[in-house]
Amino acid sequence: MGVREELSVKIAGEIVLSSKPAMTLKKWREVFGITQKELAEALGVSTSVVSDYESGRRRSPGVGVVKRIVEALISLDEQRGSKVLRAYERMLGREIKTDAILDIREFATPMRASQLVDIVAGEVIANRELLDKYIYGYTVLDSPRAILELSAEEFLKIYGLTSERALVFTRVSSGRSPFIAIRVSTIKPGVVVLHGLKSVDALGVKIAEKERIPVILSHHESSDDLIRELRRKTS
Amino acid sequence: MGVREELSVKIAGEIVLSSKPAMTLKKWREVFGITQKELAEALGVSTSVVSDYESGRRRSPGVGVVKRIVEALISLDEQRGSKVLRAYERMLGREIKTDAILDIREFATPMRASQLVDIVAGEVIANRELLDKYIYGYTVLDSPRAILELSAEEFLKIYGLTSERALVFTRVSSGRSPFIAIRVSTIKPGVVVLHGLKSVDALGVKIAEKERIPVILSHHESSDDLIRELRRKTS
DNA sequence: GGCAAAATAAGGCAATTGTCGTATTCGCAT
DNA sequence: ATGCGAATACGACAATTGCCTTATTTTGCC
Repeated sequence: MGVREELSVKIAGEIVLSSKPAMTLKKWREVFGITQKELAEALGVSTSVVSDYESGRRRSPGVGVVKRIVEALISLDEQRGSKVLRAYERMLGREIKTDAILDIREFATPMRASQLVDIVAGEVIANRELLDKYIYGYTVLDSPRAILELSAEEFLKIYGLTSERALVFTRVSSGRSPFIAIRVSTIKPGVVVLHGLKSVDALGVKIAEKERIPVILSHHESSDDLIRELRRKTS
Repeated sequence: MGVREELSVKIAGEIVLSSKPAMTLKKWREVFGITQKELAEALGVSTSVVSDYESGRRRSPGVGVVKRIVEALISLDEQRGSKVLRAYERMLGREIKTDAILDIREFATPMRASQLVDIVAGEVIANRELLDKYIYGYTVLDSPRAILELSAEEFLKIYGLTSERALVFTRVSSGRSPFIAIRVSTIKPGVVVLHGLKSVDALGVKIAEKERIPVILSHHESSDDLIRELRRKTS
């Protein structure tokens, strides 16, 4: 079974088993960066049909539609250079040789950035008004190690399937370098969580504001607690 | 994501993407060794409902039913000691340390043993009348190596998710030892394919008849050809 | 060869899907 | 503010599902 089929099966399976198939459907379209209109065209139906599915008006769509949708997503992705497929392939190189990535996962259903605040026992220190956006996964990094050890390709890996995710930095000292790293990188996370420091470097906050990335300071006892809670609460 | 969820997703995804969801549904119930009646009871519906789904009377069942079915299969399996789940877990120990297993896979939709005859360019040398049974996957072994190298646990691994599969032995000399191995093993394949010999040892045939296992002699040029054809024709 | 158990077939009907078209609302760059 | 593409909302309705019951057929099995 090739990567293409593997990813298809994963998407289809996730949709079926989801407690909210509609949301999961939507999540995947968004992961692929495709508009409802484009998808509708690919399927040969009107856009309201796609909306109906994604809003849950059809509680239990048939496997036929789901199949057509999954196939359309994958094939649209292919027409545009297989970006998502490649990202998935990248992710499969699972045996993370470095210890810098402490945890990485994709959510089955997207989650609002604001929900993260509770999960990480957090305090918002920048861009609170942007916390209503959806995120699709998270990556927990050992900050000093990440900066020392990660190669360019590995840096891509931390973004998993989508960059609309939380980047969680642990063992942070002043909180400046994470933002420098983000600043110079072409691909940005949806939200940043910092752990292990008391107050944040002013320049860091300035960068975050400029980049319009919400920043949350986690007050969990240890980074292990933080990771455990993330795992537990994101099922 | 635990193994349980991973397997659920795989099953659900496979059903949705299958060109014949009905058949795939049925395949999985059979892999779990559950009768329609038991499944129907677990679902709280009458048995004809299950039959309708498996016979394809409902062309595109909703994701709701599929979800309920997948969950029922998994939870029935649990009630009976998680046999299938364990088998799947075993399979995941993927990094086959031995070179004795040349290939192993599960079909998306079951296949009649008789269809294999063409695929392996084969000649039936025992139990032709039993070739109408369904098989669910295959395992290709390097016969001498398998006998020398495989440990007891690894021997289990060759059976993948289900023992209703083809066991393909390559580099066979007389064709006796494979059958001795099968004879003493508690778990038996649905069909045996031999490759690399001209005629079969009489005792081997005798055992096969006793065990009621059809035996096919493959006439492909090389074992690589054999494996390539298997991969290609079982999509 | 003849039983049970397992599976399939078929008709029936209310509930739901699959689709459209059109009317609104949202999100955001000007 | 304004304008525009993206997304939602919703009424309508034929087609299909989801489920039941009651036969009938197939499949092991002693």
